Amino acid sequence: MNKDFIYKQVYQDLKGSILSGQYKTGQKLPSENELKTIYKTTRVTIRQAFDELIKEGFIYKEHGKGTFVKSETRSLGLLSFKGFSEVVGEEYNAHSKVIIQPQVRRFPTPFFYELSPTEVKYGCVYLERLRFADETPVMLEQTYLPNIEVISSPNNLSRIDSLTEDTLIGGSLFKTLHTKFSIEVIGLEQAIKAIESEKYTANFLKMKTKKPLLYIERRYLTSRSSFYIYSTLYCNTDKYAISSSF
Amino acid sequence: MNKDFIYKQVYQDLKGSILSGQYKTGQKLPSENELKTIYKTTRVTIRQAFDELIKEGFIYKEHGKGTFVKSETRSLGLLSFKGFSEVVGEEYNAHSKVIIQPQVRRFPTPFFYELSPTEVKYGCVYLERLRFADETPVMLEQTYLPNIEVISSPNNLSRIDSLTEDTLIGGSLFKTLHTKFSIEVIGLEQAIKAIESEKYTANFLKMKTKKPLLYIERRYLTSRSSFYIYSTLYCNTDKYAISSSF
DNA sequence: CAAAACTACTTGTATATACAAGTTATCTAT
DNA sequence: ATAGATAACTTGTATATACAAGTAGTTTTG
Repeated sequence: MNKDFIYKQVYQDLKGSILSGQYKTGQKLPSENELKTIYKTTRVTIRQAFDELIKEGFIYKEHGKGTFVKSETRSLGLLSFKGFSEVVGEEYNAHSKVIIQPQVRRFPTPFFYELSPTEVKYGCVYLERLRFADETPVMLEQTYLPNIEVISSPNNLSRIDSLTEDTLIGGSLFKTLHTKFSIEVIGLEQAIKAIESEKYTANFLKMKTKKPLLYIERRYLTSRSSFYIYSTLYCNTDKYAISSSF
Repeated sequence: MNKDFIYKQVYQDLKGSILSGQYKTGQKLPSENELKTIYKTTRVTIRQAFDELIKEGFIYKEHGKGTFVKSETRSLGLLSFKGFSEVVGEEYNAHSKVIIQPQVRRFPTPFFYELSPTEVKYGCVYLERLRFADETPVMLEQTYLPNIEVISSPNNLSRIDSLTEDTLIGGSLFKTLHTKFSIEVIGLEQAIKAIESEKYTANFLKMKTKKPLLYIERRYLTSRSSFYIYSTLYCNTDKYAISSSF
């Protein structure tokens, strides 16, 4: 699939070998010079493949020593951009409840992220979901999807607000975006703070007001450049901490 | 300071110009060809500088269009496993103060991570550091290094507790571990919570007690398998949020 | 007038090469 | 035997160059 470029080929080969266990944790990979000979290319190209793998946390380098496989714990907990059910559902009995069904709104001002004029102009589809782990409410997520034009089917323009008409596929927003609009979430930026719970959040998360709450502002990056999804998250971390690893 | 390499120089110049507002959000940077002429270097070197700035979220590229300044987020990328000074020091005037010099202790019980019998037996070297960004105390870090045997120089066994004898190289624990024991930190696992500040933590972080505090439990992975470094972090996120991206 | 072609500019991928700097093991002189 | 030099390996930085591919504006063509 990604065979167009040499560095992508090298990248995929190495990634495959790591994931299939051919190269094990801590093991040294072939040196840049060896790989350059194998692939009949140059060190620059091999380094390009290495850079990708480093960025994704598969390998690391040590100057003068070599390049090594990182530990296989690449699961990223809730700090990753994977959907909630995808990450948490593997371990706990996780489910969500839609508090506010998708509805068209204007973006609040001020917004926690700088918006483009287009985003402001078209407004957003807003929805609010409460997340549970083992029957305990752990997270309140408020999501803003810019109401831009998307191609839902060939020669058929529509807007994100067609989301409001049906429920989320399998309870998953990401899956719905993929199926309906073939939009993929490819990354995220986030800022994390500790704040005090207020009436609204405390009520949903079954906690007292003025108690510590993990607050996260997110911007999801998608395959459709310049289409971002925004979320604010309120997490009750009393029982369930948020985890990640690199 | 980082003048040894051309790409570092370009990197610092551009970063400075962005932070000082000379290049504003969304603005187009000079093209790679223009910069290559200005700095009397090659595109490859300019691209290396750009890559760093992309990784740190200062700029982004659009194929065929150019390179642009991202919106400023003003937050600390502390969720990565890079050392504090390494991540924060590039952007802010960051420094640390050692509150408790490295000293040999037993591991507290219960400990936030399950320890191996060996780790418990040998105890740990404990140290406590307060981290500043622009003169504001933002983070209190308590670190536990298992006091295992390490090879400091050929045929010379010693323990981590030889750390207690001298100060940290360049104020950096990671650099000291690298130089003295050739131990590299290659990753981390962490759990994040929101808690209330107590007297001790509130005092150092110049905040009131019972106020929200970001609390992080960490286990750093090193190139020496089965040697982990443990840390607990208390972050005042009032002024500086913690950020990350994938 | 509108579509197509062209042009100039941008970043993306690639080759070929060189030397610097860190690591490791071996060899050598004391 | 031990310390120091050396050699062979690794990744890091750098030069010089070429063509591909995406973007945007201008010119040509129908």
